[in-house]
Amino acid sequence: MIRTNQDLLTYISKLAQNPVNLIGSETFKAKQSILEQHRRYNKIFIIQQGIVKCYLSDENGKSFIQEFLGEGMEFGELEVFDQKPAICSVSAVTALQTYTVSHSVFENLLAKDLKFNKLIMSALAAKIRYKAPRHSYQQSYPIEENFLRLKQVFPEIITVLPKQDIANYMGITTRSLNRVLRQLEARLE
Amino acid sequence: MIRTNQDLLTYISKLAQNPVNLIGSETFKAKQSILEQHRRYNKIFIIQQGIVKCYLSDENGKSFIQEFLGEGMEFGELEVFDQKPAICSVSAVTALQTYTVSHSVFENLLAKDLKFNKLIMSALAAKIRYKAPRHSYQQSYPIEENFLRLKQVFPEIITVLPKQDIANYMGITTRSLNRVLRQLEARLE
DNA sequence: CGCGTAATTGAAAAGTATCAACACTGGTGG
DNA sequence: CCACCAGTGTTGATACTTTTCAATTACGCG
Repeated sequence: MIRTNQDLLTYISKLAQNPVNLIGSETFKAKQSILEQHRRYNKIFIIQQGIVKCYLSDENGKSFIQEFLGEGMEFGELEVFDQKPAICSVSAVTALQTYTVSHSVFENLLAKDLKFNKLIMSALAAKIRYKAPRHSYQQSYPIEENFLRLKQVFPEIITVLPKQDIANYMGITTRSLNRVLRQLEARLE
Repeated sequence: MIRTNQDLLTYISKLAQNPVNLIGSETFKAKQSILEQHRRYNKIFIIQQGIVKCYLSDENGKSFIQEFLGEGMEFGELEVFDQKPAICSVSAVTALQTYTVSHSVFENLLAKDLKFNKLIMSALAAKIRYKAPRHSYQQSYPIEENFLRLKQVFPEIITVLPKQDIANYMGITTRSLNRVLRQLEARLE
């Protein structure tokens, strides 16, 4: 559920050691907003340490969490390929440290560094591969089953993430989440 | 809703004209199955003409349509990057003509042909960009609103696609789809 | 201590699925 | 030419799930 990409992290770390590559870094506090939907940015981020959430929010104030990203995951990269504004808002869940790469440097790396190119290509593919079954599951199964599936891949979920985030990730209300949690507890007695 | 990619189609058409590039082609009849979930394949497809549906099916026989792909859209490409079996089943909705590129040729093109590389990278980015709001909308809004949105981008939807496909795309039952259609009609009188 | 944010819960309303019966259509074989 | 069949579409009744709304409690922090 919180996704990582060690290969990319290792590689970008190496690149960052050489100042020639123009790779920057930034830090953010927990809850700080990093990207906002519909706005334009000129750099991409790769997470060095920490967790972010990517989410869409609509007119009614509802928000839907697309994914949680951890070490080695990149974000803000889609905007390089199509010159459109950001689709997602991104904000830090924990304290966060990132590498940053400007669009121009990023494009240059993609063109000149075949290994980097492959890593990014794979990272994009992984994002697609991840989304497909998630959307399908969430629509096809009852909440309880979806929650249990979550808990299986991320047992500490309840203690680490606020209920509201969990609900937004599952696409439900906190009321529904609470009901399910209660029923699960009741069944254990 | 039925997505296309003219840039990629134009480019692959040019490449295919030169036999050196080893680009093949295949045709399928409507309703024919092309890829099956969980199986491995060694080539990717780019649609020359026609429409396919990509879908996941589960143990209970339910199936969920991820997306409809039209001219210039590629599929079967994710498996090149991570050596995993297919996530989606793909089958032809209409009669279909495709270009085919073996994994090895595809990798070679990615490495040697920067323009092709960029086109594929953009195509992957577009797939991610497309999925995000769709998942969000479908979970956050009532069926009626989602249907109207669909009809807006694809007015002929009801005449072109079977109800079952529409329902599977929306993640609902045909019963619910029918109820909404009826209510919408009733409101017009 | 007191404030704001997050969490909890019940009751009612809205939305959706399930199930089962029936209608329509195009094609096939007698 | 008709009878039948399979696939697709339609509909009502009912049960279930989820949201909405509103009230209350718990918690962390300056």
